[in-house]
Amino acid sequence: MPRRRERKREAVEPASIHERIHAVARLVPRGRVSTYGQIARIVGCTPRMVGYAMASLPGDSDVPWQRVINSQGRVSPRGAGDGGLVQRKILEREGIRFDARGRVDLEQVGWEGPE
DNA sequence: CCTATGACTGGTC
DNA sequence: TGACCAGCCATAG
Repeated sequence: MPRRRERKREAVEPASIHERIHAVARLVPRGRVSTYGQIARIVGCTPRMVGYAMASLPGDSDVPWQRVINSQGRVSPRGAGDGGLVQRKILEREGIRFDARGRVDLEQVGWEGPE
């Protein structure tokens, strides 16, 4: 099985890739964080897609977008505004610890997946 | 239909 | 540790 990821959409898939990404993001429990790459693997798309999907989320979404960070364990810098700071703040309130470098310990608070 | 635009990742130097 | 590069794909206008 050469292909590790099926890129082709199957006929019975949910409407959009965004929808699936959002669905997976909703699975991340409070007090834990996931990464774009992790979600991408679960959904079967590229990490970039996950980032774009999150970027298009409305502010009042029910998706815990704040629990999705990059592979370095850092809050990805946004193009505009201070969204990054807000995100970090929310996470800290959920119990996530950031070190002096602004990184979280993925080994400890990283989401293991839906099981 | 075509173009611009985005919250990434892994490898290399 | 940090900077740069190439791959990658859905959405909106």
